[in-house]
Amino acid sequence: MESQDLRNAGLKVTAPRLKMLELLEKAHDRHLTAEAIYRQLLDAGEEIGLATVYRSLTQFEAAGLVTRNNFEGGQAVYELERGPHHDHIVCIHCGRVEEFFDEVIEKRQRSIAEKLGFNLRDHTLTLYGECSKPACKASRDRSVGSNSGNPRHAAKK
Amino acid sequence: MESQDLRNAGLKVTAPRLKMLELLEKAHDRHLTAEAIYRQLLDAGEEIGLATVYRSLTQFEAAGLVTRNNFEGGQAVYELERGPHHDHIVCIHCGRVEEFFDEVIEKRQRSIAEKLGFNLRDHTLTLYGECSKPACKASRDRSVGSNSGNPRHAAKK
DNA sequence: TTTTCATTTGAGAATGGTTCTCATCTTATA
DNA sequence: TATAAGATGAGAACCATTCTCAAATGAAAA
Repeated sequence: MESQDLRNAGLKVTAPRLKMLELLEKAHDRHLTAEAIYRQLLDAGEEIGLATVYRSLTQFEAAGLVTRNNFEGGQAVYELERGPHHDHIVCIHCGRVEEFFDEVIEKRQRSIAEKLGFNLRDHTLTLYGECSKPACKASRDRSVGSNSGNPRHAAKK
Repeated sequence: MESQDLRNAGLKVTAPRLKMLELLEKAHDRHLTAEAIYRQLLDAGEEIGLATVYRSLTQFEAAGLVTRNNFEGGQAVYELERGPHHDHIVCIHCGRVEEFFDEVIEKRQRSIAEKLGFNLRDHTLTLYGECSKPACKASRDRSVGSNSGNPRHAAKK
């Protein structure tokens, strides 16, 4: 139950927080912006403020309940922390996000950090590309050779 | 010569642009924020506006003269594009940035993208940790077990 | 050279995401 | 239930970045 998660994190159990966790749990899209969470709760008839959404997300993150990701540009997205660590690949056309985990990469990162004298604490790895949806695939071919713009900055969704 | 870079990029050769490229070339720290570039040029007696710095950096990036990186939090940092692609490791205490390149990771990324049906276009990989400077190393030990906060969000320099 | 015109510039206003402030409510504990 | 610490919503504030616009400048033509 979510109320226990909140108590464990030293947070009071309140309606807004429960609603947020519930939404993050059920949402079809696992990666949501603060704005999206706010809108969806409003639309569902909940009374909640945007400030509360941001505040709570920050607290959830500190408590390890939620992970924040800053994909290029615009807003941060939040996802419920379940299962083990993973990285992301984002479609530069439709914004679709897929997750992956690769032990070889993880291991490599550790040895690189060590070699450079760093005590590794965290990392972010995000791949950007065109996904297999017809529309996205199409623009892949269309733009061959156009070389305009940095793909990392496209699709600010 | 930098003026040729500008011409190649279809940009007019102007004093502010030349000064910026010059600074990016000579700067001791390869990774500079727009603000830092602005300040340093002002301090050097140059007449330049912050808007111009941002505008030019955007153009330089589009032209491939410069690379932008959004390390966690705050401002983007820019670095002159020389040599081949590389990723970064950032000290969460002092903000020091080191570069690295790992072909195994690169290869792995390509096959992950392929497996997921993506046409890989770009990626960002940033490691965060404590570097070997005495002060940074020290806080490494001090904070053992404190588990407070996400390392990715520390050191907003 | 001078003329011409598209570009670029600096200053400040505007923007957009996120955080802060504060007076008012709630929750958890006594 | 009384109480105090903590949480909330609304809107202001913040900060990095972008936009606007009139004035200045660079490059190509004359």
